[in-house]
Amino acid sequence: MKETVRVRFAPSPTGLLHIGGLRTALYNYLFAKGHPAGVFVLRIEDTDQSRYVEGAEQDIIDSLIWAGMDFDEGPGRDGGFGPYRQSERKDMYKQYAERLVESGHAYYAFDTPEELNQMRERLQESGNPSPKYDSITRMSMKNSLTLPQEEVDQKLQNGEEYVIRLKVPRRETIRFEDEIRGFVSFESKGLDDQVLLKSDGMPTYHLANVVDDHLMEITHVIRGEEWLSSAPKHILLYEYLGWEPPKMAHLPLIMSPSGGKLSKRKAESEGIPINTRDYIEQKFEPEALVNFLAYLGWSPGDDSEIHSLQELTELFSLDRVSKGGAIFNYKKLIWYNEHYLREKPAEELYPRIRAIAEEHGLKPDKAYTLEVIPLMKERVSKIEDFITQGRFFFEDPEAYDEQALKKWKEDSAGLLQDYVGKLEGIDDKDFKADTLKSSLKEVIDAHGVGFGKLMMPLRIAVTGMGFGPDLFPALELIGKEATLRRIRTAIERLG
RNA sequence: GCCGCGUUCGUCUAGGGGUCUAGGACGCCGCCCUUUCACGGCGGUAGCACGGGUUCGAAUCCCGUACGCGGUACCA
Repeated sequence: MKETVRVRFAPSPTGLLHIGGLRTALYNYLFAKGHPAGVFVLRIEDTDQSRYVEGAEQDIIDSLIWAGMDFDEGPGRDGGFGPYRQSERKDMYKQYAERLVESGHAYYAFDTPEELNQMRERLQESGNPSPKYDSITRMSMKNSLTLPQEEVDQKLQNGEEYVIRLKVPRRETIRFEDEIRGFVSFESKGLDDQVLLKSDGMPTYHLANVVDDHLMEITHVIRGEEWLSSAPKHILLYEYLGWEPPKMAHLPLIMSPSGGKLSKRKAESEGIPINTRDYIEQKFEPEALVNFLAYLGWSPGDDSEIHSLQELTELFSLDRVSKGGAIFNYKKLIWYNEHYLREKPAEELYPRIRAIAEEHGLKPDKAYTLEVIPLMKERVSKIEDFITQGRFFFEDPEAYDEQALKKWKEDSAGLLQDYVGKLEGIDDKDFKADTLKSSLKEVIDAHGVGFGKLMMPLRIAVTGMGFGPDLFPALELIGKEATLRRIRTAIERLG
């Protein structure tokens, strides 16, 4: 019988949740939910007090929930493995570090930052481009391997600052199987004696991570590729602690269109929102972001493109995750957004559109808006477009689009004037799309001009723009009174 | 520099020795629909990084090169 799958998303609360972090969370979520009784844990890795950002944890939680990825265990949701903030687990780590010292796999080090710097500079000067605190250099540093036992005890007793470092073996090949990449191996001589316990008593990521993953009975560690290089240290830690390591999967990174990790700076200069918060504020459809992100570095292997979160959980598997980095394709995201927007019924869209309208100082009527939605739906990319592009449904245009004005010709006012004459003769109850269209035809026939001659000026007068939804149904909705008022205003203003 | 990981259309990917004259999607272009724009439909554009092997046969396996990315902290 296979054990229950338990995975964790372990972000550091150093800022708003990055879009790459959201994808890591998504893959973890999909993997967990794709297994019977799989558990998705949220663990907050706040061991670096200097980088802690107030509110970051809440942002992470809000972002996950917005995306539909509710966690099973995490802060405020104890599943018997809490607490889920590493700062609250501080006392647990020290004993494991000490256990490693006792078993000879770690040691106390008393070097000051200055001494560490000196060592690095000295080594660099002698031609070593990446000086490490390792099996060779540690013998010339101040630690429990070089100092007499009495001095070490004395220092510890005096409460002098110290760190605990992992004693990485001199020559050893560390090999493990990555679920995505297959077997990966590292030589221990390339590793440094990683600090496990910092001088403030907090564990570093490496120790905390291994201890927590073990204690929380995590079965699969699914994280970004930036961790691949430190994975051998983790493997060593599991071995020295006598624990069985979880399965590991290192995800390809999300790259910027200009290359490289999608950093805040790059993303912004390339017009890509970087934080999940940005997508929430820009009112993206969460289903679109999720679908897009799922396919950024993974595919189900068939030609399908559209899947709900639920379907994705059934389809997802680690062996179908690609190995190379994936460049963020903003246009495809927009395509997904359009798709999901079109799929949603007007009733569902209405409350959100209403809220946006109110932000724009409009007070839309429900029944009326419900009729506007189908007219606009096929042409919007984001839900805000219903208002930014369809504002004319709710109020007279204040200005006319400059580009559109090029279509306003000498004879436009005269043609519109004739059209006004036709409209005045139509009863309110007969103010329908097809009647409006045939009236327009009568006018252009009388003048012997083409359809567009009157169509474009009419559109500009009523909507203020040169493009938009099917005009006659729009006029019908806007109504006789407002339509006439707008045309007259335009004739007056544009001559 | 060193270590590690990667490399199929512009982008995301399918492909795991013959069925590949390499498939799908986004984008772009064209046509149709629509007497606007868009949606939709149809079609087109464009790719196995390079060089060696292995094999009857390689996008698929091996080696090398190039390029890219990641790591190289008492940050995660």
